[in-house]
Amino acid sequence: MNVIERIQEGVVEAVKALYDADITPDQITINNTRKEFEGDYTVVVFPFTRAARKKPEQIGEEMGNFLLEEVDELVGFNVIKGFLNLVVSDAYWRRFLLETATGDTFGQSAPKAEKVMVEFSSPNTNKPLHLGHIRNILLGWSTAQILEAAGYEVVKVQIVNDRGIAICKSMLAWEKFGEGETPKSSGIKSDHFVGKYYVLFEQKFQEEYKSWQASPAGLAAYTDKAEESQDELAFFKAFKNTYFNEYSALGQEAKAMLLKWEEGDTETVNLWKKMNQWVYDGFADTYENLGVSFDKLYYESDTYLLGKDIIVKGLEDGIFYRKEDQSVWIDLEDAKLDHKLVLRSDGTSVYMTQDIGTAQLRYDDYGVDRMVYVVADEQDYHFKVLFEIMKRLGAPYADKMFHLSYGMVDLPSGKMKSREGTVVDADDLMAEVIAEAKAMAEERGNLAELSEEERQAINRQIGLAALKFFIIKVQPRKRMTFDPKESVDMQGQTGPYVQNAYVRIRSVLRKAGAADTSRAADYNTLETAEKDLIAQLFAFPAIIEEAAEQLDPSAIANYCFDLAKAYHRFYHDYSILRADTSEAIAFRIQLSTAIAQVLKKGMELLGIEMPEQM
RNA sequence: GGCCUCGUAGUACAAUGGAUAGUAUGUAGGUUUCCGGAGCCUAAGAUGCAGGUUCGAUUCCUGCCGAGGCCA
Repeated sequence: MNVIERIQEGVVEAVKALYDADITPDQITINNTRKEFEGDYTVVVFPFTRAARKKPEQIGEEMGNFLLEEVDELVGFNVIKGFLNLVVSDAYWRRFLLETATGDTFGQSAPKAEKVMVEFSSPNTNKPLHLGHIRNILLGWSTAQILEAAGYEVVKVQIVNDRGIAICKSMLAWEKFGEGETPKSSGIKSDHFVGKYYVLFEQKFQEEYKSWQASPAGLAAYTDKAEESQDELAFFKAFKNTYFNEYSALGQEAKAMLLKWEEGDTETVNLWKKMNQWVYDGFADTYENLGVSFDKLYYESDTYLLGKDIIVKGLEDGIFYRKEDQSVWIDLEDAKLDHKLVLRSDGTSVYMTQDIGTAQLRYDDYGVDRMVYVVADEQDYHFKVLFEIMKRLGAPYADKMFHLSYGMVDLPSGKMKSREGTVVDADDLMAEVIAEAKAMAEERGNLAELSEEERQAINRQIGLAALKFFIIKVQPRKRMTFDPKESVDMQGQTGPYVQNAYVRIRSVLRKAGAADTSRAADYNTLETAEKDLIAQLFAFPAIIEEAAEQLDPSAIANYCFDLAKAYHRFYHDYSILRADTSEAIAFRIQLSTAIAQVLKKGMELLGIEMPEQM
């Protein structure tokens, strides 16, 4: 049992013994003592005034004396207003550092015997990955790592949206205008290659639409269908989808292709396979470069028909109802949601149908206890509805389905819009930050003695650290502004700053060589700065648990930064290898070792690698 | 129109209902004969507005204003 748990237990006992009242540990607020006061942990005693019928100051005194008596780790206390500041013994901190924090498994929780599925990335296959995907992927990956560290068994999956009208557009454009060009012959990365044809389709379609607008048919449509106040521009913008579906020759062709695909037409299916494979090859590079992987890929082409049988069964059980037009719905008004369509009148699926079926499929595949969906916040409502439906269907995991909802990424100039060409491409972005790291290293003259290959590896680690940290440090639910200039910053609250703390320690430890650290336990003049660092290390497991529970990797990022900052300051203020006594040297080596280990482990949870030098 | 999320220094981010709201960047200044200066130190600078609950509100509740989103 650690010191915080002992304090909690002690407070419960104190309230019982002193005031004859029962409280639970979670009713106790224990904070870190603010640095202007003496002490390590602070118990807020205001909440006990009711039970005790005494002034906060008096309760603090009484409780302080009780805890001092009962909790061995405590050596003193003081009371300021309603705050009981507790002083933990140096011996405890010393022991904690040497026996626990320096251990290999520090930060890894015991197994929780619960399996979690994390779904993330889940791209469409018609275009390459962009900045929005990067936020998704980083969140998903780090959440999965954090859940593992917290003791869960984790399965990382994505569902690839490999079918539908979008990929048919790319296919059609390639067939019509590609003249046999391939990624190889063009030298273009293969997912970008497919994206190029998607864009080409949109261009050709726009051209067709423009000329139709000027034609008699187009003008007639405007005259007949435009609303009164609508000018031509607004009308044709709003009319685009209708035009695609009902008038466009290209639209007809694309839709015909989708139909042929659905019928299993060999030629179409082969084309589809070929182009999707190009995309997968390209994605694989991007994922590898980002340092992420998946345990299982689900494909929409396999799952898009799932769920219908569940709907039919639910209809029999009265969970769903059928309207006169034969469409099937669910009434969720008593859950403060709406009526929701789950099967169209012609019997075809909607997204919800598919998601119901896919959830069940995953459960059948893995027997997971919980599911985490990493999906942007524009789908908040969708997931509320999905989870509510799963509850009513009696899915055993329904109470443990979570939507890790995150805000969209904006640019300083506003929203990313593919139509306006402001989308930041994932591959370009990574290349840019790595180039920036390289430029920075050259400017400093670092790494000159290394081989080209080693330098490249380090620049990659630094560049990606800057990018990843910049994105992960923001709480998921918040919309964030991505300033490309700031994302490559390497000073201040950044990934490279944390890496630098690690590199410093590694450098010191290399110089220390195989120094004898056996005397560390005899170091008995613990400085406040040292104690604070140990207390920060102490918090690591709890931070991980909290981040796992909240599905919030930003907590880890901020923790790592705070620890790195505290170490940088300590390093500046104190000598390590030139400390006054051999005990101090030994102790500080151990302290530095533990901090390096925690920084590495913490950043690893975010998918950020630590270089040995930079 | 209904519902959801978010409003904190110039900018970007923190703060399980707890003490004098933390950090970074930018700005101004300082810092290297010594373990790595991608560092360290100093200064100025913020809770959208109005109520409510509470011993205590950036945090919870209500209304308004603003940004974004979802559903027709």
